[in-house]
Amino acid sequence: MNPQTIKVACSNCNLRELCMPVGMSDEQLQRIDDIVATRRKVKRGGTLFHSGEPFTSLYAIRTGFFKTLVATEDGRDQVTGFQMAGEIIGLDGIVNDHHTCDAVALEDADVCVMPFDRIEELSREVNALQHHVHKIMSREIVREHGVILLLGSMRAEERLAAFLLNLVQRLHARGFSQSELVLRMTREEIGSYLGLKLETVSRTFSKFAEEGVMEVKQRHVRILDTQALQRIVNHQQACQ
Amino acid sequence: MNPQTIKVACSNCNLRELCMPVGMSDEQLQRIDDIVATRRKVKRGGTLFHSGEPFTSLYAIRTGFFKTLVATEDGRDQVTGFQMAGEIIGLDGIVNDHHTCDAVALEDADVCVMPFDRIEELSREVNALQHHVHKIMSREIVREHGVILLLGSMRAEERLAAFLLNLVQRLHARGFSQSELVLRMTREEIGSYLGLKLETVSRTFSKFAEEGVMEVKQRHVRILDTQALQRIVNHQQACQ
DNA sequence: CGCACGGTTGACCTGTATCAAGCCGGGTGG
DNA sequence: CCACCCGGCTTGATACAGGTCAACCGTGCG
Repeated sequence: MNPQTIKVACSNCNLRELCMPVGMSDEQLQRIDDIVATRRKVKRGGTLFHSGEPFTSLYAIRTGFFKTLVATEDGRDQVTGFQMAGEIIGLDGIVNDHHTCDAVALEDADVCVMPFDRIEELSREVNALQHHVHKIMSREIVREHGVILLLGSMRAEERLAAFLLNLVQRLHARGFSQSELVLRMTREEIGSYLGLKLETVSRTFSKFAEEGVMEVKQRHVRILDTQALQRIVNHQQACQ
Repeated sequence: MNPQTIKVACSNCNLRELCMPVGMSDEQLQRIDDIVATRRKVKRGGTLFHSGEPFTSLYAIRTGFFKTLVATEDGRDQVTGFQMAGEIIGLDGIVNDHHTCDAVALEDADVCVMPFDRIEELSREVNALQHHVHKIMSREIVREHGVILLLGSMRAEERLAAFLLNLVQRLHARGFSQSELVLRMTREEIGSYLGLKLETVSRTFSKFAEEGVMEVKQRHVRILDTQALQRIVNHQQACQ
């Protein structure tokens, strides 16, 4: 059976509570199923969409791991986020009908393609869906506030600690360990996200390991002292 | 006549093209008018909403100038944006039904209060409004991408140059000069927004003035060479 | 097996923070 | 109307976090 033609159903998707509203009637769920037009596979290193491409759809990540990045004319780029299963990407495209960032798969990925005009159409009729779309967009705004806070006011150790706590918390919500994780991205990508150079990221990992806060072996990280990480983020030393 | 009881009408508001969708029928415009429940005045230094307060409404700025800021438990705070007439604030509150940042007036302000449940209700019926709400939220996401890029990858001069160009461009869209502006915020607030200390902001202003790129006299700024500012943002020197 | 990419570590440099002193200008009270 | 005061701004001297450059290592893929 061709995977492109599989009828996808949100109603029996195990990620439903992550990307769809809860507490809907069967009839409403049925209609939500119709939003997902197709699925799309993206290989590691491939892009789901490029900056400048016309915007048509939002994407719900079923499996895999993405980074989104914005670029300037002069060739700089900046990772704006890492996205995992159950998260929605593509919201940046709505305002001008084209995407303003790239979404690149950091591991083989599978996404649900949800044409945005269908979403708008259906959310006029299903209040829960309408509100859900608003919440997803608002959540993204609040997430970015957090990134801005991190980039604007935290030091290297605080940034990396906050990043790791956030990652592990999101992984935990998906049934993974609270203390162990495998990074899907390079030191350079972490650095870009955190506004640091890769050497600084590497040194900071080493420092955390030296202090016994975590074990680090390339991309395998085991957090030994979550409390300590929390204290680092909360910047215990006097900051007037 | 009590200003609280003035019937506000978007349909004859001179900011309409900034905050409301264009190309609507008279009947639709009429209904949009009903969204604006009341107006609210906020004195300089006063807050429109606080972090933690229940979310009920979005606010369209009629006059005045705001900053929004997020704070951490440990007392740090970070300005996440400056908002002027025609812009919408409060979107952060949708996701968890309470606000996650403070909105503080930097000058006496007047805002339209738009209860969000009314917005949702009406945007189920008026497609143009529905799409407009989506665009406003998407625009905010894209704006924040820009801030993240700035904070993550630019140096002090580039940040300040980008900030000034952005401000002057938004003011120009509102009929003000392309080259002259009066800053509504302190050096410290600019610094917080740009992830810099106030001394660095001040020094960078002085440097721009020395180089003849602009005249700076306290909060009065006259841009003499927009091209030069653009070049600074575009980071002309080799960056590998 | 070997190459190439990602990661680590060291030495040194620089941009921005920090600390400190003084200035400017607008608002208030005598 | 002037003097004073205070918040905001500027400027200088110095400190330091993180960037830069460079060498080397490790490991996983072809």
